[in-house]
Amino acid sequence: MNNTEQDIPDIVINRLPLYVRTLNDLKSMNQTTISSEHLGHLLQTTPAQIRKDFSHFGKFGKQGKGYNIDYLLEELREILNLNKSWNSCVVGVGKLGQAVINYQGFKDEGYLIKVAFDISIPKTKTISDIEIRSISDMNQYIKTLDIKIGIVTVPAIDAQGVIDRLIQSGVKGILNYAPMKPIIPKNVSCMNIDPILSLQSMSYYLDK
Amino acid sequence: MNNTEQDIPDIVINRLPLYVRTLNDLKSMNQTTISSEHLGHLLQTTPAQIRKDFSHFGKFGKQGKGYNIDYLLEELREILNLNKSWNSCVVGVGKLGQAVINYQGFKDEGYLIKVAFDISIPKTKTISDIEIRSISDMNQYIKTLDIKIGIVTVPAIDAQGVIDRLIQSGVKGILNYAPMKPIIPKNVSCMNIDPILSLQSMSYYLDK
DNA sequence: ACGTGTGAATTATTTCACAGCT
DNA sequence: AGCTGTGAAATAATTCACACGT
Repeated sequence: MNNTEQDIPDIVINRLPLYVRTLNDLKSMNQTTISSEHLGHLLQTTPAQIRKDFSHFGKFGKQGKGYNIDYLLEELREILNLNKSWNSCVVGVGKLGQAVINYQGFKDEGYLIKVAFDISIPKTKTISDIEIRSISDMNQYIKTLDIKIGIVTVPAIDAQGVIDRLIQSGVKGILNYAPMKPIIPKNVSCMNIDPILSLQSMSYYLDK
Repeated sequence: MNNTEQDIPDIVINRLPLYVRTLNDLKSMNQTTISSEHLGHLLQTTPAQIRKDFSHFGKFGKQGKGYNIDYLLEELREILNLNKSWNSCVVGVGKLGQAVINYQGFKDEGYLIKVAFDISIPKTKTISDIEIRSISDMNQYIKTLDIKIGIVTVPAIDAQGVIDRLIQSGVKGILNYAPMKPIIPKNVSCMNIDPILSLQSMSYYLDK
């Protein structure tokens, strides 16, 4: 309807990265153009939903032609702020934190892990070239390194305290792997990764 | 409204595990009773939503009193099939797969990892007492061990093939860590764990 | 007096269907 | 002829508000 910043529903925002991923796949297969019909087929959704989602931001398609993949990708990446990179930190360097630090996927997508924190500094002070610092130095490092995202991989019991501290230090987004639902101020964004909740929802359907 | 099995919205099912978790917390703090008002406050949702959610399954509360925590917990656990344990397997024993196998939280909640599969059997044939087998023996092990859930931790490019194979072997639920959206038959349940999509949605809000 | 359970009202989201551009 | 963008219609989810049981 119009491309000025309004309040776009979260549910729409959450679908955009899926479009980006699929368009990237198509691009890497040298496809240059796609219709909402075909994209909907690939994503198991309806063409109408895709067109309606895009319509919140502008007019990206050409009637009779569909969407130019390069152009649409660029627009969506711009909307989602994917063209800049985001400095991040990991808090909690247990097994999960180490797996997160070792995972290259974050860097590939522009989420740069600049430092990790733990209560106790382990013997090896570095994992995959990321230095491990004491949580007590968190505030200082977050400010100096201009860190905007905190990835939380501490036990549930410690998570709220860590998150409060991250936010107080200036972090604007939390990716929370702890199995709990944190309390977060409105100006900070939080996403929870909680495989146990997913499995428990899944169990409902397993016995039918 | 009534407690016979109807089609309950997914969105309602997905909230139930959160109620279970919070009720467990309250129970461990020796609280015996709670109102929808208080529970809503803890979960940052409305009392009306909680009552409406429960009303899909029956009448669990007492007017003027609220809910008995033990009773409500038992009812919710029964609805979600959390009182049985579920045999599971992990496919893909890279760093992520190893972290999943090492994580004790699945076992604690009744999701028992019975075996892991990989294309290449590593030198150490066991992780946290879980044996690693060849993917080519998957069908046999899944049937013999009565495995109902497959946890997929292979690269995205291999995931659809692995998932097809799991389903063909009789698995009824997929917990997919690969960054892709698999195609799944209607009688199988699938949940995706995709931190990159979460971060990309989050990026939209970071720059406002 | 308190707090559930639930129809009714409201708000959000999806789908329809078609005018209009290429 | 094909396919977008979008109001209107349909469907889904949330919230209101209150009768009723303890």
